[in-house]
Amino acid sequence: MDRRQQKTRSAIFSAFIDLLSKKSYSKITVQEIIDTANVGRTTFYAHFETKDDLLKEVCTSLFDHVFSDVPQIESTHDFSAARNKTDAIITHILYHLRDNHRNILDILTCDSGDLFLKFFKHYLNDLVSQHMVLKIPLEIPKELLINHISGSFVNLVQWWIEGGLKQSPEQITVYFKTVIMPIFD
Amino acid sequence: MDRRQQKTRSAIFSAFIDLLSKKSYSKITVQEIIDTANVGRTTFYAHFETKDDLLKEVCTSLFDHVFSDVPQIESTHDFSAARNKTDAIITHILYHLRDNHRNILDILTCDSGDLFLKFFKHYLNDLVSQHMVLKIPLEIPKELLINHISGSFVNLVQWWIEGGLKQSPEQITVYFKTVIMPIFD
DNA sequence: CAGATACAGAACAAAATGTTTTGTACAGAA
DNA sequence: TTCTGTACAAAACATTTTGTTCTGTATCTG
Repeated sequence: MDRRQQKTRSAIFSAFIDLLSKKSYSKITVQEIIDTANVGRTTFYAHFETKDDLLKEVCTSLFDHVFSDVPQIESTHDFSAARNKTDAIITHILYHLRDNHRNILDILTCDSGDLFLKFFKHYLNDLVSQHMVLKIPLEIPKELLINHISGSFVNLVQWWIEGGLKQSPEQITVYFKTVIMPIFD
Repeated sequence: MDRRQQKTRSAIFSAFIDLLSKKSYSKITVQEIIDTANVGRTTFYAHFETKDDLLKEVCTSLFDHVFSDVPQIESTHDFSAARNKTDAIITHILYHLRDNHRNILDILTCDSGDLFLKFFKHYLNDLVSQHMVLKIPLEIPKELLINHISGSFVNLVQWWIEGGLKQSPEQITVYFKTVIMPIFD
């Protein structure tokens, strides 16, 4: 990919996220984005079809990054502090959200956070069905159970963020297990 | 309230909901709304400040109606089929969503359904904290527990709707209790 | 009936959208 | 380094949307 394309794409992403922390998605105009990113109008439309398209690309980019190293946790993660694989994955994601990507929290905390939480849940649905061991069969559809688990996690993260990240990732993991694990007993 | 105001307000509401079933909220313009409702531009802005304001009013109107008779359930509902008060309330809301208000399902099923699920959750948070008996204290904050319960319910309803309402309200109530009740044991 | 008000219709300025054209600067390859 | 393609800026443009302001008409309320 051309370095010029990378630069403008990155500039537009930054400008967009920057604006999202100040006002809601629906109020942001393409004009503001290109002014903030300091690129021409033509350039924006060369990269993205619409504002919605930009949003989608930003979400994909950010969450791809958060979830990218999850598969590697099995081999590289230090399991001394986490009881099992599920704990390790959950805690890892929470740390990633809190520390590595201020961007993501800016987005999840903004007025239009719901848009991103929807994406977050989609990624989690894949994660849960692929990497979590759902040991005990219940009298409910598996699909519903997966949906409930990832939905509860999104819900919890939202609560965590809105409360100002007062708890540690480990504490949040405990909370999550407290509301989820009893289902399997 | 003036009959003329009622008529226009109702016409705008209907037009808005009608449009929502055809395209996403962000794509709907005030122009389309007033054309569909067959009212003047001036009239629209006399009733609502912005499109967002209209959305908010519609949500309030619809959910107020769904939740309005919940307090009366304790005295009037037939408890023969439902085990307890919580069951009765849950089942009642599900029936209300499914049968009494095609509008609400149109809205929750549309592209912008997330907008309304957010409102739905706010109403549920109030309901849970006011009408549900959270018997057993847990090692998690009460506020978080309430959030988890209403969040899980919204999640379940969303799954129910997206699946085409294949299950009965009673069955959904069982599912809900299956994922929620074990927390208290 | 009489005054108040909700409305339609039209006109308006301002802003935003998405496209087109022309010229410039920079990338990667020979 | 030189060449060629392409990403870009700038400007102009038609179109759409927004929100306001005016005037006259219809309708409610008392």
